[in-house]
Amino acid sequence: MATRQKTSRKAAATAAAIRRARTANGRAHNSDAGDDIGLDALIGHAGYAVRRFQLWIFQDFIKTLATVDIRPTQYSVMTVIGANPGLSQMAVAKRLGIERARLVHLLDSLEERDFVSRIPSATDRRSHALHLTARGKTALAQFKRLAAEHERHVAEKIGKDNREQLLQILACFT
Amino acid sequence: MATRQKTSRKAAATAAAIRRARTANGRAHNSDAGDDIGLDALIGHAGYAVRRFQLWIFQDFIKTLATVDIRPTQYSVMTVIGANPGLSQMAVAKRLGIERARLVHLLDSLEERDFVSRIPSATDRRSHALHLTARGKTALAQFKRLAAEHERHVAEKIGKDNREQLLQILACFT
DNA sequence: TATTGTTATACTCTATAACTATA
DNA sequence: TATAGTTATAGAGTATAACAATA
Repeated sequence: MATRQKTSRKAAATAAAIRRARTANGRAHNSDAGDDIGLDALIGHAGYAVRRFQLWIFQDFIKTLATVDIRPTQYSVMTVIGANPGLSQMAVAKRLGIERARLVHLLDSLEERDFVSRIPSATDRRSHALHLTARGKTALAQFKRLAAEHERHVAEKIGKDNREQLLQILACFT
Repeated sequence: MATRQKTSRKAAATAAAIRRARTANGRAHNSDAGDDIGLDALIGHAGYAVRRFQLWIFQDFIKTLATVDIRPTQYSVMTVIGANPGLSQMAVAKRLGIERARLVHLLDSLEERDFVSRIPSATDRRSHALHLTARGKTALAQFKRLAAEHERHVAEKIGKDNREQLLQILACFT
């Protein structure tokens, strides 16, 4: 019964997310106040820095792709399907570390927008082969251009060389 | 009305979180399957690597501090209060980038456990001066030892030098 | 029996609005 | 009027459990 309301709710939520991302930028440094408040042990914790960085990076991604209304997880799903057509939902979920239950809803919304289609598997009637639609392929190409722009923002923020070092250091987590 | 159930619910949730953290370790690499599934453009995105890294790092933190039942955000709140006694809730929220509405609940649970106390401000009757209790100070010392152990896990995972480079690169986000 | 996709539920985190009591 | 703390609500994300269809 809640299913019918999804579209309008999601649209409203997305608009809110975009508003947030637009306004809540440029304060990565806590320029508001409290620069004199010490962080003590937190300074030495990689997890704290990584969390703050991730908040910034996701906000910039959402803002940069706001015109096409695509969030980081949706982008990752479409990218993997685009690069590996015919994957099952289980395979995508495992590869990206997403719960298969959650992927169901992600794919619902991408299918509603005609970016992805679930095609019955020829070999296993339980599973779906995931493909991008023609519209999805065109759209993904545009998303990739915008995502590359976002990536340039990251390079501007932390420095080009630092960004590359970071990618190298964290390569084992991809 | 939901307030009364919180304690038992939270306890159950925490137990579940600990179980998760205990079992869901060691698969940071997607060793399950799908190593032959290409990530395409995702490989070049800092945000994807950072997200995966953060998932790993938070799970290890939760696991390492499971015996004392402290999560990353609770730790950060106690650390900042410990280093800056008398801060208001607004000041802590701003410094850590937490919503003030959320900090209310975080402090509720830390106060219930007698780690933190809200003392009426002498100068502004709207605000609270936050302090660690005696018990909180002792507890925090132990949390810091465990957090340092967690930090050693990070160093083992990505390498000691890489961890230090990472901290340097992301220093502007703390 | 085990697995795929699905539905439902619960908890965490983030964001927002509105209320109160102060300032 | 504006601010500090609080309460309530909604959405995203994560984790589980349970079910039907299929293997």
